[in-house]
Amino acid sequence: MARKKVTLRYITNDTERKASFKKRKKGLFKKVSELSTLCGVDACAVVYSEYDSDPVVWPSRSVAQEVLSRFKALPEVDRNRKMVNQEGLTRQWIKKAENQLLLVQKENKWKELENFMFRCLAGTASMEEFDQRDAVEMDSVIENALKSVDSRMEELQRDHLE
Amino acid sequence: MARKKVTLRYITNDTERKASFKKRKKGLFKKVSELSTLCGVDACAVVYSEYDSDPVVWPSRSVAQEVLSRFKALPEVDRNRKMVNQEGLTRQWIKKAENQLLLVQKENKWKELENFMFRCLAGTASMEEFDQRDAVEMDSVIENALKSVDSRMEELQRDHLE
DNA sequence: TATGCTATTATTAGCGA
DNA sequence: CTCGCTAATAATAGCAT
Repeated sequence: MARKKVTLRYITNDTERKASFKKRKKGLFKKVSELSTLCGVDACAVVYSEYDSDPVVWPSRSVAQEVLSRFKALPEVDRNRKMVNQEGLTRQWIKKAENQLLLVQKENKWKELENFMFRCLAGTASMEEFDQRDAVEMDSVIENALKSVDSRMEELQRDHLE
Repeated sequence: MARKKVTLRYITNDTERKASFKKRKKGLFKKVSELSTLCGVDACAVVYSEYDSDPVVWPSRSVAQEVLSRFKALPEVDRNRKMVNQEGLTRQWIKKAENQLLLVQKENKWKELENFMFRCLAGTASMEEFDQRDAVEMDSVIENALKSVDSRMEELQRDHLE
């Protein structure tokens, strides 16, 4: 990138890592924003980190709401006309929204399973819960949980060597 | 960017837009991947576009699964030892997974509401459904739906002028 | 530790095939 | 239309405060 070519590896130095994170998170959100604007697509990015107390999401709800308050300020009749004129496009949007919903629901189920898996590792999950799970989906969740263990182990080993 | 400074505006030329989309989507996912690796954070990006039949998500499940199959190949005892050694960290992971679950659940509810809103615009939603909704959350969903209408209108007007 | 500055690498717009 | 190339802009690592 800059004064030196970057090595794609976890930055162990706290100060360095935080600085890099701040710069790169900003850059990432800018990229999402640009892709969205230039190509007219829906795109979002979520960053979950120790540096932000809450997960950071782009686009932000608050910005979207602010932009939209302009529309709300229009007289109700104008608003209705606009909506009526859009009937053809509305069908597309419905399909789109349905697909997005499906995606998030899948993600949700997957996260639930992951959460359950972690509690399994900690021995705090009950078997009644387990019986309710879909065995096929559990398989990928277990793999992911094991991956987390694996990569964390590697990280610890690297840190130990330094 | 390259041979010319880019103007941050929807690219109306289909060929140009698709080319730009392809390059930038690739770049975006690379950035997400780098942020994740360098700073050790969980990050994901979702791109929903007319160019891909399904929404494209980074990181992909299939890649994660492939990487993990290596772990699965280890004898079961080694796997158990690794997991037992990780008990302290497991608590952290549980907390993390719980937070992520919460985030996805929120997103899910929001998408459900958005979906409902679109069907309202199309006149295919029933009032029984509406009564079940939280009025406070509906407000932001309505604003978002109106925003979509608004920006699409602007886009159509621009295209019409050219 | 956080911020501002640039040298340097990374990304990509426009074009030729 | 798509791919590969490369000039040119954009992102950012390392350093100075």
